[in-house]
Amino acid sequence: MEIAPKYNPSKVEDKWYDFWMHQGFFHSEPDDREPYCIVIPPPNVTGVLHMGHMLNNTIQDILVRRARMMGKNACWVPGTDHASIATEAKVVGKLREEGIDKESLTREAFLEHAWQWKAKHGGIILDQLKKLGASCDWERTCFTMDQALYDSVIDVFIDLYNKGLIYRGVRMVNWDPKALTAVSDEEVVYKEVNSKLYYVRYRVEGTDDDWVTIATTRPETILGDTAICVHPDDERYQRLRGKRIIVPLVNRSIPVIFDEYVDREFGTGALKVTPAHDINDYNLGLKYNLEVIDTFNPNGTMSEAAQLFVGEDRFVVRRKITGDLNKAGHLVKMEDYPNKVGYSERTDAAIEPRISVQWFLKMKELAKPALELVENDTILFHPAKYKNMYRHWMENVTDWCISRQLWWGHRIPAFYLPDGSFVVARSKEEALNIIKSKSENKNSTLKPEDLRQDEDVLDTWFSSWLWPISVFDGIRHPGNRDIQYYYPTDDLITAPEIIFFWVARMVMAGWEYRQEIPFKNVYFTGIVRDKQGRKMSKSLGNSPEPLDLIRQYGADAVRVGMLFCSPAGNDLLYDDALIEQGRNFCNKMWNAMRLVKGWTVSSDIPQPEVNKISIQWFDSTFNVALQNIYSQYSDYRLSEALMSAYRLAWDDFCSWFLEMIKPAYQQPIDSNTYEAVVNFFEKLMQVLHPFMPFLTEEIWHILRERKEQDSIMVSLQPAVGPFDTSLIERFRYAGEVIMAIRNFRKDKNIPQKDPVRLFIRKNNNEVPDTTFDPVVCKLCNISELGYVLEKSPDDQSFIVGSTEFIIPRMGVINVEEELEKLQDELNYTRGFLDMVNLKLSNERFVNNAPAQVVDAERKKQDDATGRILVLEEQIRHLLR
RNA sequence: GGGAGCUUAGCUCAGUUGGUUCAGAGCAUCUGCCUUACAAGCAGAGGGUCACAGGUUCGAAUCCUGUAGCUCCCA
Repeated sequence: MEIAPKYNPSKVEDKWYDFWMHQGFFHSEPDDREPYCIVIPPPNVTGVLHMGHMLNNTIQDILVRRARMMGKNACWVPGTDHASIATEAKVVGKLREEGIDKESLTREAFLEHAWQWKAKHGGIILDQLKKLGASCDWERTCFTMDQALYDSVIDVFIDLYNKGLIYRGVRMVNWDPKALTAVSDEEVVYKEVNSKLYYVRYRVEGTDDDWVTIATTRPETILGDTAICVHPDDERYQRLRGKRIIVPLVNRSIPVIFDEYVDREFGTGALKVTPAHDINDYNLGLKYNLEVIDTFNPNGTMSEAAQLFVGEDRFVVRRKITGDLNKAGHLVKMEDYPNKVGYSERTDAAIEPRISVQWFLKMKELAKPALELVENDTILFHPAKYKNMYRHWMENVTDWCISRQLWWGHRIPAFYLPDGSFVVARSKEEALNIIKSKSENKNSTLKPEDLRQDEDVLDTWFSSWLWPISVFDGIRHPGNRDIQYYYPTDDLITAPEIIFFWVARMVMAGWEYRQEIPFKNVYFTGIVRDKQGRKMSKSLGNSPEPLDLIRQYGADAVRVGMLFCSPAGNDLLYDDALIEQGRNFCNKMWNAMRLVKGWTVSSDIPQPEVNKISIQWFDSTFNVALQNIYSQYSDYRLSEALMSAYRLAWDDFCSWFLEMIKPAYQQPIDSNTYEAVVNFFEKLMQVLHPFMPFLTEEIWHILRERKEQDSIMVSLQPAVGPFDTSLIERFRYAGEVIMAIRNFRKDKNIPQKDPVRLFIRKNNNEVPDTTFDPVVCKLCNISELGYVLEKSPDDQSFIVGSTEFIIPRMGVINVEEELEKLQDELNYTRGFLDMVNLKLSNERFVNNAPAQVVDAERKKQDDATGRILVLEEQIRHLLR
C-alpha cells in the first residue's frame, strides 16, 4: 500500500464524516445504557461560525466522543436560536434594501419574510460545525421557534402568569431607540465615554436675578424637568424652601424638593429631576408625586410633549439646546466629564431609560433554589470561581423584563378586551371562554374578533432558558421517554458572559418545571483573543476565517491547536503557531504509522530481550499516563488531558519506545513485538480520538484490517491496566544514562555510528540493576557493556547519580578542560552537601519534620557524599 | 462607587492539605545534526529573588497583613 509521506487532512476528513453519518453513529435513542447528554448553546440564526464557536464546540465534541467511547449512550443535541432583536434587524435591513418599509407590511407578511430569511441563513453555522467534526445528533436538530418549542414557551408563560409570577406593569425600562424595543438589564453594556457636564442656571420664580445652577450631562432632557432637588441639610439652598423654579426655554414652573438622595459634592449640589428619563429621577417622582413628561418619541426624537425641537434626534438636540441655552444666558459653563453610558448589546444604540408598560417575571422566588443548587455543588462550575459571580447576581436579582416590541419571536399570549382589561390564554377562543366563565353577562356578547392579542413578543432568553427541557419536548409532555432518559443533561459548555442571561435562568426553569437540575457541570470557556489580547471581532477584522483554517491545516490540527492553550475559564490568545503545533502533531502520528506499516514481520525470528523489556516499560508508562489523563478528564482539565496524551504519544511512544524496538534498517521485526506495537498504537489512537477524530480514524483503519462498519469512534477506550512504577523509575535512571552517553559522544565528537564500549564501576559490593542494559546498548550503540571495580589510567568517565560510567579512551582529551569541569562540579556538590548537613544538624528540623522528609535529606547526604568521593578520585586520576 | 479574581521562564499557563514527582510543562530561543518514519524532524542546552515589603514556621510560590499593577462583574 502506498502511504503518503505527509498527512493530507482534506482527503481524509470528508470521507470519515460521511461514513459516520451514514452509519448513524451520531444518532442516539434511549436504551439500557447510561446516557450522556449535552445540549448545544444554540447559536444565533444570524451568525456565522467564529473562533469562539470553534473552541466551544471542540470542547463539546471532545466530551461527547469521550463519553461515547466509555460506552455511554451519548447524545449531543444541536440547534439554533431565533435571536429576536438581531434577526428582526437583519430582516428589516434586507427589506429596506429591497425598498420595502417594515411599517408597510402586516405582521403576517413580515413574518413570512423572516421565515424565508431563516430558511436561507439559519443553518449556516450548523453546517460549518460538521467541518469541525462535531458529532451532533443531527436528527434531533431544534430551533427555538419550532412548533413544539414555541408552544412550550407559551405554556410556560401562561403557567407562570397563573402562578402570579408574571405581571404587567409600568416601569422604567431600558429602551433601545434603534430596535424600538425594551431590553433587559443584562442586555445593556456600559461604556466609558468622554462627555460634558453642562452647568445650567434656572431662575427662581418671582425673582429677577436669583438663580439655581444645576449640572447635567443631558441638557436635552431639561424640557422634561418637573422638579429641582437639593439636600435638606445643604446650607446653600435653604432659601429655596417653598419656592418654585422656572425651567429655561419652556418656562414651566416646577417645585423644589428636598431629599437626602442628592449628593452634595456632585456638581452644584442641585439636581434637575426628569422622571420620564432617568431611573433615579423616576423614583424621586414616585416619592414626591411629580409630573412625568415624556419628551422623547420611541425612536429617540423629541416628542410633542417637549414643545421644542419636535421630531429632531436627541443627540442633535443636545447640540442645539446648548446653543439656545447659551444665547438665553442660562449656560454657565461646560466641563469635560468622563462617564459611563449604557448601550444596547444588539444595536449599540445609546439606551434611553423610558417609562412604559411591559411584562415582568418575578425573580426572587425562582432565584432561591437556583442559588442553593450551585452553592451546595449539586451543579458544579468549572472553574469554581464563577460561583462568586453567580451568587452575587442571584442575591441581587431584579425582576426580568420579558416583553420586546418586536414581531419575530413568541407572541405574548395575552388578549385585550375592548375595555382594556386582558386575559392570558393560548388562543382567542380559549380567552373568550375564560372571559365568559368569569363574568356574569357583561361580556357574553363578545366575539373572538373583539379581542386583540398583545403585539409584543417575548425576550429570546425566555425561550432559551427552557432549552434543555424543550428540545426533548419535556414541557408539554413531562413524562415522555426522551426527557425521562436524557434529563438532567450532563455538561453545559458556555461562555461566562451569559452566566446570567442563560445559565442561571436554565437552573431556575429546570427547578420550576422538573424539580431537577438542567445539567450537572458547567464548563466556562474563555474568550478567543488575538495576540495583542484584543477580543476577536468582525469589526476589528482580527479574526481568521475558521473554515479557511480547517482547509489549510485540517480540522484535527485546529481542534488540537485551540485547546492547547485553553485551560477552562482562561482566555485564549490565538496564534497560528498553535494550529501549526496541532498540524505537526498530526504529521508526527502519521509518520509513526508509516514507520510501523513499513516493517516486514517475521514469525521465524525470536523476540530480542531489548524488545521484551521495552514492551514491559511502555505498557506501564502507558497505563500511568492513561490514569492521569482520565483523572484530568474528570476534573474537566481538558487541555491538560490533551497535553498528557500529546507527550505520551510523542515523547514516550515515538521518541523512546519506537526507537527501542525499531529493527535495523531493512531487517524484519519479530511478530510478537509487532503485535504489541500495533496494540499500543491502536490504544493510543483511541486515547487521542476525542481530540483528533479524523486522523485517528484514518490511522486506526490503516493499522489493521477492519470490517466495513468498524469505527474507532464507537470503540471503547482502553481501561487503565496494571503498571509497575519501580520499572518506570528504573528506566528513568537508564534514560539519564542514555542522555549522558549522548552528551559524552557529542562532547568528544564521537558519531553515533561508531560503536563504543561502556564499563560501569560498581560502588563497593552493590548488585547492579541490569534491566535496561540492552536498551542502553541499543540506543547508544554500545558494543560491549561490563561491570568493573577499577579503571585504567587512560579511561574517560562521567557520573550519573553516584555511579561512574567508564568509556575507554577514544581520541585525545583536553586534561585542563576536564579538570575544570570536574572541579566546578565538585565545588557545587560540596556546597550542596553543606546545606544538607546544616539542615540535618538542626534538631528542630529533625524532631518536627515528618520522617519521610528527614529520610529524603539523609539520602541526599549519602548521594552527595558518594558523588564527592568519585569526583575526587576522577581528579586524582587525571592529575596522575 | 461596591464586589470578585489575578501577578510563577521571552510567551501561554500548571503547581491539591506548607516539606525531593517544588521551582515545572508546552511554545519560543540557542547549539549540533538532511542519522533511510518524520527538517511540519532528531539530539542537546540555556532561561525564573514565584509582583513588592513585612509576619507566622524548623521550613513559604503555597498561610497572614500591607503596598503596587492588571482583569472581570455590578451600579
